[in-house]
Amino acid sequence: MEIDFETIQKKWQKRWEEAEVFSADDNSDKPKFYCLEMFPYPSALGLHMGHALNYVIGDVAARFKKMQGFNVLHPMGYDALGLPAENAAIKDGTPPEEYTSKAIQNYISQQKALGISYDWSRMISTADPSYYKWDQWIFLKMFEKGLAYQKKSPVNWCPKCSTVLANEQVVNGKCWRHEDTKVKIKTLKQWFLKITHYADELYSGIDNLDWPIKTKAMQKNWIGKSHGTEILFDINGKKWPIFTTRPDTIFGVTFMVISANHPNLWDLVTPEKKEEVERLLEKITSVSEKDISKLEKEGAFTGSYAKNPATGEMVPIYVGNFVLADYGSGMVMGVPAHDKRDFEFAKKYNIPIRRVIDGGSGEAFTGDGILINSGEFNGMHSSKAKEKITQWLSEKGLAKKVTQFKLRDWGISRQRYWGTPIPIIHCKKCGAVPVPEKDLPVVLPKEVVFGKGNPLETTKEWINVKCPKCSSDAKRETDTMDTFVNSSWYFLRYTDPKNDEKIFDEKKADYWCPVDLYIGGSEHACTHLIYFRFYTKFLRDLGLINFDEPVIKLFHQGMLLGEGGERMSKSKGNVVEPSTISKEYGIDTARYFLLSLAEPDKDREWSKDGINGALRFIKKIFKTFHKIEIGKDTEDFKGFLNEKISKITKYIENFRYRLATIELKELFERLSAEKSASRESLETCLKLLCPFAPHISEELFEKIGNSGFVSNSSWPLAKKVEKKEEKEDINEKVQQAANSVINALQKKDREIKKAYIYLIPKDFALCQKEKISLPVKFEVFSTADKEKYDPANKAKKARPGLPAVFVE
RNA sequence: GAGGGGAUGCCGGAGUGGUCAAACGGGCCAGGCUUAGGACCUGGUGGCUCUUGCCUACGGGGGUUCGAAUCCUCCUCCCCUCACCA
Repeated sequence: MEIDFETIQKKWQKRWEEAEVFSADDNSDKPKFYCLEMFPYPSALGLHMGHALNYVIGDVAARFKKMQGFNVLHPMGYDALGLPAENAAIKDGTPPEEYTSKAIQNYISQQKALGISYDWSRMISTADPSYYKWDQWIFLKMFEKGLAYQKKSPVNWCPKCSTVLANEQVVNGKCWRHEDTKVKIKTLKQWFLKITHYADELYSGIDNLDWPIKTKAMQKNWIGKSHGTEILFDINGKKWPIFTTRPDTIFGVTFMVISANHPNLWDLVTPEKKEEVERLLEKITSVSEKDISKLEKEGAFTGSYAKNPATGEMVPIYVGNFVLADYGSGMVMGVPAHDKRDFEFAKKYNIPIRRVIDGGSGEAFTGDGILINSGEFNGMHSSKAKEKITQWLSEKGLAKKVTQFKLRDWGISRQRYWGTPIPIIHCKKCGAVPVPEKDLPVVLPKEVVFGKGNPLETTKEWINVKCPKCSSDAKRETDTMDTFVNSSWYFLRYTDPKNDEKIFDEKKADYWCPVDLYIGGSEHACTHLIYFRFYTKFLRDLGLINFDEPVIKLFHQGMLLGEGGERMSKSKGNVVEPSTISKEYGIDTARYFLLSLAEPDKDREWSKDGINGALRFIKKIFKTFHKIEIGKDTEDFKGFLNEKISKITKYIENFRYRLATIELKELFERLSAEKSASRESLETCLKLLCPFAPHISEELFEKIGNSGFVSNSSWPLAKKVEKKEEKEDINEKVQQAANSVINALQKKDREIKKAYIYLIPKDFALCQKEKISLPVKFEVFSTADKEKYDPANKAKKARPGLPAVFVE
């Protein structure tokens, strides 16, 4: 049997669009459901089957929820600013705007062909000035609150991108986009967003998120909260703060190490040691070419000494390559007896090692223990000593308890054209002056020259402006924003995408948000997904929204690998194009197949044999609907269908789509063996199929005489099993469980006089003793019965629907 | 080094105390249909007996239990993320 998939698909896609079946209603009494897939960067390459998978996973949830009676918001948009468009401009002269809008058009038509239930009327593009205007607006608000600021700082610079990279965009010292390009360190004046202002809240909020455990762990790790003590060391009459989590080891400090990148390093280097330190710094930068993790510790004496506030001892200060400049205070106290790194360093430079914690043996003992050689604190346990020593020093004004984070402020400056212009004007008199709100958006100039650094710098008519404050000659900021800025709040714009008065209407945002289900790759765990949360908290503090987290449930889709198990890529020639597959097999076949391969969060492999199997199934459905008589159901089939309804519903709710596809297969397999079935049952089958294979569901729904959309119909409810049946069910279970225990024991030749059966109170109430027959005498108890006979304490093993049994 | 996740038949992967030799795919085998088939249909797919039955199996050891793939414990191995965070 041949099915004209193309015709069927186009027909229903057109009808859905004309009838606005998937438009989200801003005013509805229904409960809302906001389903969002991470919006794509529209590359000219278009999308392959792997991208399709992502959208199909979301679509199943959105369609399912809609049929369940939810008012569903399921939008799509494009993260359109960014490097590839600019690189295309440099390479073949296509203006970024043209490149982007072409790519977007291509994406839209490809996504429509997948039959995804988007509300296209809400489409957004971040390259649209009406969108990035609000990026600028948020920036101004942050500037106003002191959360956007400039500082000179060493930044990661990719020579290929010729721009700054965020820490998260540096992978093993290489650029995330150019695996072969080493990131260089440059010192530039950059714009930062003070995400650290929210570090504590970002950290503690993680626990309450319904997100994958792994992702939560990664974020916690990234934010890296740790508690410790900041101790002041006297160096040349000045107080230098040192962060430590082990104040209990203060008596074991025999040296200090300052980071080679510390901004105030040279304050400590004495003239005699200058040369030596310089030599070391040179060596460090050349050595850093190698694998950083295997670097040996290196250092040099600065010539200065620090006074240990606990002992009054003078200890030498070294400069070292293993101390991070931007964590803690950029300088550490060296306790070689109780820290592995300090131990290594001390051994190498013959620094004394003094044990102050009793325990362990051999090299550095890093555990907790009893203090020794620690003056009045001897005999105290580490855990207590941490408190006491901190207290003792703080009474002298030399220490305080502090919390440290690994999280750094977010550097958003990019020396690139195709990004959101930072709305700042630099004036010689007034400094950095914000562009007045009424002048937003600051629109990117169109006539620019690519290829020589940042094109904005050479566009004189754009750069040169008057200062908004004093009207003297001034220049625009030429840095643009990291594209992650654009994606940090887009979920809110979907709730009110066309508003040109405000960033969004508070009421609408309040109704739709937060996002109920967010689907996207786990690679964003420490980038987008942290910025997303940061922006949400900031906008909340502005009073625009009244929730704390953008996303309730987060889901990471698995990857689709090419046939043979390798990543799909053009160079490997294993890319599967949805349009090709759609013509040959039908897009519903592909949707069903993708989801039947593995659970949504697992990786899967494309296979020719596999899609053929799926096609067989789809054809079978068609055949069945062609030959089956619309009439009556058999009792058996009714029961079977009922069971499938409840299973499929449960599986979709729990994101076990693969198991749902298996149940569907069994259902239609069974249906194909029936001579006749009721119209209602046939409709039910199609409703269950609809989220997975919407086009053919619509087609067959129409064929059996419906004029509406199955997509608009309501999800079937499994009929509850009758009370009476539930009773019988319990009786049966009790009998079965008791029998299996008795049998097992009798086989072992154990003599059984009597069986005691324990049921949870609910089951006990349902159970009818008189209907149970066992080969031995027996008694039934409720687990709640305090008087019950239970010498082996078996009753606690009873579970709902499952009795516990004791025999003697 | 720190954190997270895993280990089931030829393969992918269900299953979380009895109904498990283990769903469902894929592969493979046999038969049917066919001029032929990579198309379709049916059955089989740990071992021995081949009907009932028995043995061996869910990474390895130990334990709890009348009973464990499923619970506890130790071990081994694999994957992912961060990585000298003081």
